[in-house]
Amino acid sequence: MDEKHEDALLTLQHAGIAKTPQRLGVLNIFLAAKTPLSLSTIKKRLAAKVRFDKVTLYRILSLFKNLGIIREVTSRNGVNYFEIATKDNPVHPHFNCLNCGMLTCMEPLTFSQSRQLISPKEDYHVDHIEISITGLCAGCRDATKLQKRKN
Amino acid sequence: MDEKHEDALLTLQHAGIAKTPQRLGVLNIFLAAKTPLSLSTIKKRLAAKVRFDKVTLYRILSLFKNLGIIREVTSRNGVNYFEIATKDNPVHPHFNCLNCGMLTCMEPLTFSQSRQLISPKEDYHVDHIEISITGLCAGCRDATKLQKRKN
DNA sequence: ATACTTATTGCAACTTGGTTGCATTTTTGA
DNA sequence: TCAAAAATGCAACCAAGTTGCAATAAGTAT
Repeated sequence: MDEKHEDALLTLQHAGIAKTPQRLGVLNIFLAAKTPLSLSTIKKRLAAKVRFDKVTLYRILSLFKNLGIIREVTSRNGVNYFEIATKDNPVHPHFNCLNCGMLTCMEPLTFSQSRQLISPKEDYHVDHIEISITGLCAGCRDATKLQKRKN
Repeated sequence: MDEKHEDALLTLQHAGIAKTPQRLGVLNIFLAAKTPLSLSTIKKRLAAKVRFDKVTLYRILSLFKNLGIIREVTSRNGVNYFEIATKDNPVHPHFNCLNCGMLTCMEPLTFSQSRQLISPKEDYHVDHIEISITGLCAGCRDATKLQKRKN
């Protein structure tokens, strides 16, 4: 009946993890979303459907991220966003509104094209373009044991 | 004597804002920094020199940002970083280590060049490249009164 | 279906990051 | 030097995120 629910079930099965209502709920929200979602948004949408605790949500998101089911999207204002990471949703840039905070997805593009593509056609007022590159620095890559350090 | 202290004084004078020890302290930390700084790092370095409250730090950073003295640097892990925004420090990409969290500055580059430039030469293990574009979406740009909304 | 093992969730408590209102202190400029 | 304006400090608060552990639900073999 609900083909998206089917998708969610298959995803969990393929990942080899337990099919709990909470995980299915989170997955269905991602499958239905058209933009990356913040934690609070997921929380709100989930609350209507399944009983859950915020700790569970953090753990599910962390798990999905490690399994490559979802990917994290960098944003301003220190809020983390996530989006589904399927083949038909490859990595792409996002537009981040500084006022309402909304993230919208943009077509994959090269940086040299970006200014032309976004500014007039997409009807955004572009304030700032930034390239963010993540990975491991030399020190952390060489360390045999990767110890978490936050600053 | 201390030429950086002179720079800091001139910056505040040029911006037309009061020259307080807290602001000078923050500014001097930025002038001496080689990488973008997180709030907790600034807090630590500042604590040794000037009496200050965390609220003051937030207000100073917000003020400096609005005046264009510093700029915000997007990072993973929901931590905000800042760097000095002088003419000889133009906007540039950053490398964000997923393990230790450190942000390091990279030379300005076009996206088409990026993979060649960073991966072998700079000795980083690149995991993810993301373009982050910020500004105002159509709705927020057209709204006469910009009301803050967070989600 | 049942019982058992393992995985997952919920709860409580806590840390950190960030904000607001207001009284106190410091700068500024006459 | 002194009043007005600006900036800081304090207290209290809210939201985000984490940890340990007990309770519960899912998977699995019988």
